[in-house]
Amino acid sequence: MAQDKTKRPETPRPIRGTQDMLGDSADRFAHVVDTFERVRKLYGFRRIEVPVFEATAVFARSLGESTDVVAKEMYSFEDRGGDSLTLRPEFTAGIARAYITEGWQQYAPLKVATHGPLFRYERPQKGRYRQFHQIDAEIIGAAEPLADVELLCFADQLLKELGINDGVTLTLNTLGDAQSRDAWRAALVAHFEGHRDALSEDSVDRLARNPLRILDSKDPRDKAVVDAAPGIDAYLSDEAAAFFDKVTSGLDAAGVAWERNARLVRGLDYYRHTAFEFVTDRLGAQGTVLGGGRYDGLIENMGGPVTPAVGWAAGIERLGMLLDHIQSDALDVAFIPMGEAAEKVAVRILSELRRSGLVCEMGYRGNIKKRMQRANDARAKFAVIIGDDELAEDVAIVRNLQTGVQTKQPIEHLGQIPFSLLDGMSLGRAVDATGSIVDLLTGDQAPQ
RNA sequence: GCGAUCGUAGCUCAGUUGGUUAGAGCGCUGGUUUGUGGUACCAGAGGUCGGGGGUUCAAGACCCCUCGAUCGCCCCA
Repeated sequence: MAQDKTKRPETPRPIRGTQDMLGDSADRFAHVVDTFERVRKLYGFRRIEVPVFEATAVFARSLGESTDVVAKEMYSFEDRGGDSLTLRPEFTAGIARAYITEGWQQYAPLKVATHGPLFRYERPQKGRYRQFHQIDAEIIGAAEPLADVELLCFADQLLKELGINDGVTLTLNTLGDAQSRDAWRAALVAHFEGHRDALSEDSVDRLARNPLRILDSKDPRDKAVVDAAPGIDAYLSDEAAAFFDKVTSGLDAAGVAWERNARLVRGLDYYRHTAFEFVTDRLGAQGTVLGGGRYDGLIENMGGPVTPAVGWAAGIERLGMLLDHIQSDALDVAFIPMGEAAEKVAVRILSELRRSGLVCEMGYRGNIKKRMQRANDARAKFAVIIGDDELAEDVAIVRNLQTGVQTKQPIEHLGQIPFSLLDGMSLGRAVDATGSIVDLLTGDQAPQ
């Protein structure tokens, strides 16, 4: 009664930045993952699983100890033994760790793919959550530009098969090899130092912390200085230029459209050569749909052997938001038994049909009207109604829910004869027939 | 960490310059149809107006605090 309300325990709230999915959003999510799994096999990427949490050092090492990303934007905690653990904020570092500690070097060059939840301690906004999900693909132990090309073709085909390539562009850049990168970086710092007064406060800040990031500043005050900044091309070594050329000509050969974005950068030092992002303007402030690049320096940074590698990742939720329209799976047959005896018969036929691959359902409760409504809501093609009257005759009513035409059919036919043949005309019993399917037709076609 | 906007039924929302008993659509339950969905009609259930404090004869509305959400900034591995 009323006083029970005061006793009702308080329901714990969901954690900020987490999501519960049912219906449309869950269907979108599943469609992205299904498509990824299918396309990944076409490219020969092996499925792997890695832990959701690691020693904090795995991610701290890959990011460089000092960045505030490590301090402020990771979900870290101490376990009971006092060790610092972190919920994975990305896939690459954990995969790199596994590559070293599991001896996966023997499989190099190794093409792997995975998907699952990631965690970042950030304030949620459109297309950005604290627990989010990504699909991920990596090629480890391949220094060849062909690896970059294959990975990009994979990404391109995935987006096309998801039907979201419209309005999405592949933007591409090279960061060169270590020498090219360092030379360019020095030139950029010199340039920005020279125009310090013209920069926004944020960018003056970045100049000290992470000067490459000034290139993708959103502040309009920075635009002129950024536009005048030196591009990397003048600083590329011959080898680096040749590498980039092989990547772009490979994309052309494969028919993958791309645009050069000489301002596209990566903040971390282990990135080399190719950097890319598939971008859209349909997601508010979060424009990147899929991003990645070559990280030849990472595995070495983590104490492994010198190992070239390239990879990408994409947010499942973001991809899901870009999908046009997702139709949930329709039902082939809805069973509507009335009474316990009918229920038992229905359970038997239901099992047979499911084993033969039909999508079937039977509700647990409700009168016939209610169950018909449910069948209709589930977009069932057929309803099979069995009550005491039908049981007495050993028949079931098969109703086509699109046409509204229904017939009585011998129960033994269900599961043996396709529904397309049971649709609209009553069939006789096999024992009365001479062996030809035509003999089963009785001419009793009048719907109820 | 910072800024803006917003919290009213399960969902989406309305609610006048502060004024009696807080409304609609959808959904849910039941009925018209005791065994037939999609359409229609009728009825019913369902609300701590996010929470706390204040102003007032009177607060869903005004003020303060707090919690939460959304969008953006910072950051973006």
